[in-house]
Amino acid sequence: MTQPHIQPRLRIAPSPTGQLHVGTARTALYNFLYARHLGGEFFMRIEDTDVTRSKREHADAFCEMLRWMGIDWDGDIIYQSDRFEMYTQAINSLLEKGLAYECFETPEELEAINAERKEKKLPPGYDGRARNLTQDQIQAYKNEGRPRTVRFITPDSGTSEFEDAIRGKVSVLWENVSDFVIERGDGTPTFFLANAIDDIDMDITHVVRGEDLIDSTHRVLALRRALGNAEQPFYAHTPMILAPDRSKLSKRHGAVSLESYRDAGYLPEAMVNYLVLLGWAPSNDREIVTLEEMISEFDIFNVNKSGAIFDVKKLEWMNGEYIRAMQTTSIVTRLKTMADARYGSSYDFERFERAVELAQPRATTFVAMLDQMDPLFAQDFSIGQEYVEALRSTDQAIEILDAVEKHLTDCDWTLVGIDLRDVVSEIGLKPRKALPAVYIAIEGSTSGLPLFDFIELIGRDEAIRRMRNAKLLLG
RNA sequence: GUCCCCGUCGACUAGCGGCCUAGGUCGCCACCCUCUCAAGGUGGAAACGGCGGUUCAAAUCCGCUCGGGGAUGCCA
Repeated sequence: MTQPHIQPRLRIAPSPTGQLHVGTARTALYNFLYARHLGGEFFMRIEDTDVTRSKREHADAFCEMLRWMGIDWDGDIIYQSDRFEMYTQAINSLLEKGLAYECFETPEELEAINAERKEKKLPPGYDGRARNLTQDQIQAYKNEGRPRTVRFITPDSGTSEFEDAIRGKVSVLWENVSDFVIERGDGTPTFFLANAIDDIDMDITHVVRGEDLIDSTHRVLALRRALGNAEQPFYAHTPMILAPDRSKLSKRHGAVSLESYRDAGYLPEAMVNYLVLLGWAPSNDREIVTLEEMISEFDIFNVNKSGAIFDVKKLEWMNGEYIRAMQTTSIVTRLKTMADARYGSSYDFERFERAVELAQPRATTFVAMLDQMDPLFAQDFSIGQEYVEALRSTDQAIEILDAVEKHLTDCDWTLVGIDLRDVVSEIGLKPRKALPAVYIAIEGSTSGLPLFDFIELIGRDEAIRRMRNAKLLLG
């Protein structure tokens, strides 16, 4: 348990093998919030012991994404790949003390052992057969050129138990936990070992991590004791973030990385707000909360036990809430970079500002906002096939387009002047019946920016040109 | 197979034995507003997995059961 005289020290310990998974992002957020809530410190440790899969660029991207979320950390970033020497020393000392032993099985042999145990309905895993290898046998294996792994000896009987802030007492019978690898055949340490050592070395007092790690906690705890550290940190295992089918959220379910949401135009504030709600709720039925409010209210003991499905629809709604709450000028600033990338640098900036104003009240994401502006700025305006069909099957389409074109030719070029409601009513149609066709002609689809404003923005010549083009499509 | 964890509306959750004929939010439906689609407004449908206990009283506690998820890796 925590020592009262030590400041709380928490950490996020990602494995940099890909983009930042939303689950990891939420774990990082919970760690950060709880650390700040307790007035403690929050550290960043990159768990890159698997040298074949870990990439520095992923670690860098991870840090960048946390900053994007508004999360900062204390001290320097720790890379486990810089600390192999320390781990190797620890492994050797465990070996010397007889708390670990050398193994030489091939992957095929291990699989066979596992299959056999499964067959016999025994707990899965390694059977510990190399525990009592003689020096001669060990030498013989080495002479054969077999790679060596080191396994930690787990107890054969008894119970492992720890207190979890979210789940209460968690226990397992040791007979179900087999001896596990702490050093791989290539000499690198595994997660269990590096994780245990670093948490000790960094004086981590509170460990907040995903529920998928709950079983490994017993092994890490045993390792800590073997390493001479009897006291347990405070543990909290957070529920998983699930796909719509309640399975573990993975790439096959679509966008799972924070990068993809950032690139899709989601605001970090909305993302953070949405993520914090997956497993925790602020008081008084509030949903929209600032980071500061989260920090002051967040309590790990109030985190839910059960997994939460990631619901993009709600995220979209929340993002829209944040967009609508923003100053239009700051949206312009943030959106300009994306617009530059999309439209080059020659588009009309005043028109762009005006378009942002029109798009803001109806937007869910920045990308959706730009999509609505496409027919305004994109070089290659055209009407999609499905809308061409829709246009063709509109009653009196020709009549509508003719009347609108005629009106646009000589009306005042103001919002009031452009107003098409009287125009369509003169040919006996209600706006909701007639205007979709005009939307298609002008904006290329039936959903988009308000029509009259849009027409005013593109100007008389372009508006008339689009009306004529649309009529050509009708043949 | 073995072990661990979980179980309130379709989704996220509130609920810590009486404030519950179960509240909020997203989504859905209807209506209003309206220049299509949105946004906004109003209203609505919608849940305590099941069975047994404990108790004057159970969504809340206990047991069983069913269902779901996770771990079983020289990934973390």
